[in-house]
Amino acid sequence: MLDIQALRNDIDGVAARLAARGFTLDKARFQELEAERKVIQTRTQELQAKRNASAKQIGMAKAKGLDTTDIMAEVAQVGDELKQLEVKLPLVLQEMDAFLSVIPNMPHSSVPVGLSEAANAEMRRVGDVPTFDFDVKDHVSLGEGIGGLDFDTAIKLSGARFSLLKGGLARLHRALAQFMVDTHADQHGYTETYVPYLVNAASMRGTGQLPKFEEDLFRVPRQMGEGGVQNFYLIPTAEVPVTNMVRDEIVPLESLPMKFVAHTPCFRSEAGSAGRDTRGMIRQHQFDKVELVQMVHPDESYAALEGLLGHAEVILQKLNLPYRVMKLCSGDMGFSAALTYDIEVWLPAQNTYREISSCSNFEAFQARRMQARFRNANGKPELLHTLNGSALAVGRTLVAVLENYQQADGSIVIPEVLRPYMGGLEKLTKVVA
RNA sequence: GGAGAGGUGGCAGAGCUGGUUGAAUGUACCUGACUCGAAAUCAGGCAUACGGUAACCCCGUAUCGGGGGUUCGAAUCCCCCCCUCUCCGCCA
Repeated sequence: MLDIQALRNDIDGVAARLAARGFTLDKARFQELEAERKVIQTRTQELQAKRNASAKQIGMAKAKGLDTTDIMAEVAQVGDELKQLEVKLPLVLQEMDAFLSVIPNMPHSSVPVGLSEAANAEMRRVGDVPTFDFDVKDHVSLGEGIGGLDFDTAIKLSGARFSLLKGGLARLHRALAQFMVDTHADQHGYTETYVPYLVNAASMRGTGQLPKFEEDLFRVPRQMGEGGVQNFYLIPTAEVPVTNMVRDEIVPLESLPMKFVAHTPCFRSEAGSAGRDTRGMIRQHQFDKVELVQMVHPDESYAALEGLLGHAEVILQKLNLPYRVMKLCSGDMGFSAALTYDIEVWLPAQNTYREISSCSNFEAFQARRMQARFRNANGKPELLHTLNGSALAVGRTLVAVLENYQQADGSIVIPEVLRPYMGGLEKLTKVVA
């Protein structure tokens, strides 16, 4: 959520910055709502003040045993108009909230302007792209070749965009996640967390998934008493539960920065991506991800973003996977982000880099929705800044390991850092089952 | 699933026969006095959001789990819901 003050004070400036990401701010609508709100709100509060004062007088008069019919008659006149306004006011405020809720964050000044990924800026490439003296296979062929990747059964169990891992591949998947969590917890100072995978609507609103992106989520209705239904949502990323830990909190200054790492499954409906990445486990309804989340002092958030990005990169470096870092352009960034770096890993079979991590600074955009604050040096509550990044998407990392570590015979060499998690195993080969 | 208790300010804890209570009191915290310093003691301060405003001053509104109702007026009365705790049953 943007600061409504920014829209009141400099709507043209805000509109210009939003235009950079292809969002057209309806200025007239805002001004109309704002004018309406102002009239109704000030009048309502004026009448409420009058009513409160009269009620107090009545109270005092009755205590003294005086007659109150005059004052009562006076208040009665306030009643009708106030009753109407008290119905209208929340409606106008809701409309304003709905209007603000679907406005994306403003890009940071360093974000390249552009409307498609073509305008993203490559920051650096790290690691050498491997060369093969045989025809490379993609992860699907490799996984099915060694007998641990079974899409047919996954389809039977659930449908398209699910996968089933077995044996060494399943263990490699688990090894990757554990290696990532351990690295961040032991070496990068993150607190490991275990969080709910089903969250309420307020949490989804806090991090920006609702109200605009409900179609991307899996909703789980839950029958409550007397016919009511309360919705749970399956988390699309650990960002949601972890970031919302500070929702409606005022944390002490000393507790910043807060750094958390969580390994969770992520669930996405992938509405609107029909036909894209249909082969393999690149784009799934369910995938695992190790997520880094930070809550920091506003002065520190951009330094923190560089740090967080570095923590994600360390994983790729330790796995010896070649990658590049992209700074997303204004039009390619997510709804809530002010600045985003994507990390793309080299996939030999696709002969290209594919996204494996996304690291963003949301500034106060999420914090404002969540009312997540800290007590600043003056003792006043102030919105904190939130950041997060994948470090990394486990499924895609598995894909990258398979493809980059493949051998001519179809076996997979296990990266050295993972061997302790694999019982010392050095290579995945075909299992006769 | 059955039975009971309860949800009030950072914490503890009054109020709940409706009225000048945004809320006693204690404690924590901040400031000042006393002290060489500390403790103790004394005095004062100490919620958040929103609006009027450019404004951390000032004024107003809202907030005592959430929503609705009764009333001139509700933390206090009524209805619905949610949550927590205790005991029993069941259970990964």
